[in-house]
Amino acid sequence: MLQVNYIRENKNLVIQRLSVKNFTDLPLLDDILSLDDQRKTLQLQAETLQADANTAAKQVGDLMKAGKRSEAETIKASTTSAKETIKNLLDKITAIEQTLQQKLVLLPNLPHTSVPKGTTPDDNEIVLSHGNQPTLPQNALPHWDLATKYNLIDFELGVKITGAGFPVYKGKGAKLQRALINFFLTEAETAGYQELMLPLLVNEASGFGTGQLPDKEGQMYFCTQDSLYLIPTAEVPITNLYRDVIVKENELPIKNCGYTPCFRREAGSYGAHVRGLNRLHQFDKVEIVQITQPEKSYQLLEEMSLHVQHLLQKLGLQYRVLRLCGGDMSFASALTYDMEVWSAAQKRWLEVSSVSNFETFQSNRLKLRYKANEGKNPTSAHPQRQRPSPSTHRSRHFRKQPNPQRHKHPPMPTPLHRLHNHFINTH
RNA sequence: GGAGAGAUGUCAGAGUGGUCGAAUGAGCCAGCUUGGAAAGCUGGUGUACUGGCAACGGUACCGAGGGUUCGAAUCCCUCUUUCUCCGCCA
Repeated sequence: MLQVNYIRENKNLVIQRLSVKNFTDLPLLDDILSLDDQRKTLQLQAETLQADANTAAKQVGDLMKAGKRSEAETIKASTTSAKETIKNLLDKITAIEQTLQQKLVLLPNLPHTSVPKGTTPDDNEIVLSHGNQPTLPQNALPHWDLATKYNLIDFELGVKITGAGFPVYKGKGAKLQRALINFFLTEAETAGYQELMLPLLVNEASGFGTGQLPDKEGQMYFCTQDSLYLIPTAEVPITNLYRDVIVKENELPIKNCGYTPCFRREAGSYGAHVRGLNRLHQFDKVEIVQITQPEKSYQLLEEMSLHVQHLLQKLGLQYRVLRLCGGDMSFASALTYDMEVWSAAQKRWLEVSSVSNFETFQSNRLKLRYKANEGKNPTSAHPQRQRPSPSTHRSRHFRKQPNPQRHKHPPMPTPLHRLHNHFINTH
């Protein structure tokens, strides 16, 4: 979610950046700004009235104490009408805020300046290629045939007990799956990530927190009796751990990883590209997530990309890295690298991993912020040491000083950058 | 599933419907002190929105949401959650 004030102060930049994502609904931006203006005006009115009412209420108390009952009654009577006005104003404000919020979440994240303009996967930029394409013998089989031939995966059994898209892994197939999960987790641990085992069902608030709700409600499995959603990715529980949290700067970067099965309804998917393991309703994924300061996030994104590449190399896979174009990247991402492996049998590139920087987009929505370490390094004359970069943060953070007689900047919570990556390890 | 007791700031923990954004203590930060430290002393120490060039203000927040009242951390209702006991069960 973008911040209204950022939009207001950088309107042209926002328009220009959004165009890279082929977003052109400019009236929406004006709507948002105008709604925010209305909100401010009404809020000021309401708060002024409330301030008066508070003063009056105090006077009543004082007068009652002093025994001046009739004067107190007079003031009482006068406040009653103001109360009604305030309530109306507050109701209006709430309605406007809801509308504003609904419109705000329609705006995608601003793409990074390095993101190429484009509309289809063909416009993605190949950053690098590694290794040579394997050549297979004439009689080579695609994985769905191999899986059957060697009794690794039984798709029909999955259909029997659940439905299509729920494969049963057997024997060495199950063992391979377990080994890959273990391999990814171990590597992540070596790279400094804390391993988490997470709930596979989440509540509605979490769904909103990471943006699956309300838009992608139809893509998630839902348990009606308890109003819980099956997670479509570990990103949901891992990220929501930090909903409404203010972390201390010395805790950064936060590095978490976790394996979970993922559940996706994949409504609308069909055809050859869903064959075998290519598109499942339940699949396994190891996710790594970092939360860090804005000025460090892009460096860490590169590190995460290298981490993934290292894994692919260890597995002896030939791969390429793509920088996704504006049209192909996700709504919330500012920059996404996709890692693709060539499937010789299917004769196409398959996405096996993806690394994204969300900048403050999700942090804003989650209300995830951090607080600078005050006084840890008092000799530092440059408070930008751990400050947000000006490009993503408003200078007003610096202006607000509740304690001006001291010459240090007070710690201000700041939205955090969140990065994540996932491995679809079933290919 | 039933019964009871809780939920207050970073933590612990007070809080007769008005003087409560909230005592006190601890922690943390800064200053004084010291050769340096500890101790001691002094001061500071939440978040969001908002007015103002600023100085400095306003509003809201005591698990969440409603209600009563001129006025709610305090009274009422609903929900969430924690603990204790009982029941049931893999």
